[in-house]
Amino acid sequence: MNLFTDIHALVLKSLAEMQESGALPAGLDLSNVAVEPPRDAAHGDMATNAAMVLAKPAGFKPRDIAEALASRLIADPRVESADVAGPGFLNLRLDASMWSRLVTGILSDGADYGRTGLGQGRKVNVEYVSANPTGPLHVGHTRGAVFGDALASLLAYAGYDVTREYYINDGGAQVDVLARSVYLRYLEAHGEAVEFPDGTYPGEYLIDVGQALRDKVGEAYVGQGEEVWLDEVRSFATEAMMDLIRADLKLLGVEMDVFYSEKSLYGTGLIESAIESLRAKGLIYKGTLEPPKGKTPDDWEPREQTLFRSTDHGDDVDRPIMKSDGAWTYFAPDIAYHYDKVQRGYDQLIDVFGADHGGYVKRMKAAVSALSEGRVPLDIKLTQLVKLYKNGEPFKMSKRAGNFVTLSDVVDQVGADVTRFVMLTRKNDAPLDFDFDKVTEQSKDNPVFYVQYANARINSVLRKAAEQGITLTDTPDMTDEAEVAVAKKLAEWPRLVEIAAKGHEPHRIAFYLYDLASDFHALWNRGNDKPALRFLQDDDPAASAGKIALPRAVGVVICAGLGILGVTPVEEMR
RNA sequence: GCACCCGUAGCUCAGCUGGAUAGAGCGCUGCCCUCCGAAGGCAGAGGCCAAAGGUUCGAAUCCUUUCGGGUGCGCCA
Repeated sequence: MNLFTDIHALVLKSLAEMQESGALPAGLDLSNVAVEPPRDAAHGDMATNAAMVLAKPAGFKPRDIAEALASRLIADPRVESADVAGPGFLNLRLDASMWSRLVTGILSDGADYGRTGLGQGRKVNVEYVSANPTGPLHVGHTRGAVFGDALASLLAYAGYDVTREYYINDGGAQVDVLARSVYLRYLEAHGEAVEFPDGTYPGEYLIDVGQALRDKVGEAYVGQGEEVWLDEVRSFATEAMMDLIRADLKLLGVEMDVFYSEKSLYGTGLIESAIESLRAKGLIYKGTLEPPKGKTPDDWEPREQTLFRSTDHGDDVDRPIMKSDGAWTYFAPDIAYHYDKVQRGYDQLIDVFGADHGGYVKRMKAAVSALSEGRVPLDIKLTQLVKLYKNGEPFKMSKRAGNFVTLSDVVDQVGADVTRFVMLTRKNDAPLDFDFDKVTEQSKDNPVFYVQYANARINSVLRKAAEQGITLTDTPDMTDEAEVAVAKKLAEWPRLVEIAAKGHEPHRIAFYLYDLASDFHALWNRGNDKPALRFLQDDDPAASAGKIALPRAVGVVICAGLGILGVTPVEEMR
């Protein structure tokens, strides 16, 4: 059930007929013909730009096309009127019966209303979080986790075959630092007094890991040099950190399909073959980079390095893949990792990074473009900073992790549902203010509450209906304009899903739900003045059943939308 | 210096991949709410879409330049 695609198809069919009859030239590109909700509801239910888009290529006046098209469209029983307006818009008003048919359709589609064939089963890999395994997740990671997870769900809902993936950076120097920090906690567990020099992780979350290491190996590493324990402690500590991170993700309700280890790339030839693939394309060479202008590092001196000619694929400068001592830079395994994703047959890649990785976007896109010869698009979404507030004051907390606020701090305070919804009420590239007090406030100002409240009201109606023994019907009784307004909002849902999925913009779902809830509450409030609009009609089960169909359909869409956001719909406000 | 993101009501932000008179919440103003489905409701004021050019039937949206804010920038991942 999708009214917009139905009418869009009707418009295209009519245009094709016009081409056959000679009313329009053949061979026109119809791909830009759109059927959209008009900005102002007074203009009608839907509008099409067909006449304006086609006027120029057809060599006709927009109004002439529009009028010819209009006369064909009104022949269809679904279209009540078609009026030419403005520069050549064609405003359509649908037959009144369409709205109740829509509601019936939504109730029969259920959770599938709004699913689209947009993705056509194409394989998409969404990589998100990918935090270094050196400690618990913090608020920044939380936003990335929520965003990536909602995006993945959105794409799945839109018909893509989605893989959720986490890249474990367990191959670099930071896991050595982790190992040394855990070693200190291990010594501490043996009763030694330890200090944490700069460059180690002093967070208390490593105390348990140090004790666990002591329980496992006893005194074996005490007084020993790094060469004895570093490898063992590193993998022990990394495992422990990944357990921590998995637990954090679980708190949020995030479940990954794949955890991909950077370390697993080393010693398997994967990095080498990825680089070879680039070399075969003539994109690897030895050279010396110019110092960045305006901000030359103090210790700058020209060095010859192995470089990737990323400028051939849109980057600003070529990038080093090998250090002067012959070791890979961090970029090399990343290239190999994305090479592997391409090899695994994904049609599309998406990376969700924190905003501090902005400088990394172009080179990564260049690498994927080169590796896949332009076949596989890589979209990189950057999530901006989260600013925490409490009582309107900027807020920092350091409960267990040193000097940052952790994911579990946030979820403990406000819950996973609120965390998720609030973090999705902003575009990913806009900074987000997160106020612990406001997000849990039960008022209209709070979108989370407002949407949940709408669903709770719907469920309350359904509970009462059940108590009264009302037999539900899928044929709605809608007469008032407030009811039709809600139905029209519901009609937009499949279209909105497509727009959000195409743009990789899950925040649109959150805003839509707020709008829908708002229309629903407005209808509810009208029941105060006009008792005839109440969903439950006293002593008239049949009338009630007809009125309840619409709110049930609203409930279907709210639950579907919240499902995409990963938020549990509540059935009762407490 | 360069690159990327951002600049929309007093504040916080939407704006459907170029459409009609630019929207919402907060705040402000006014009215309603003693009993009914009010953890409120209705209405109003408030805008040179940072600025200037350009592209075209049409621009907050695309391009160029300028101003202002954020982030990043060779052997750190």
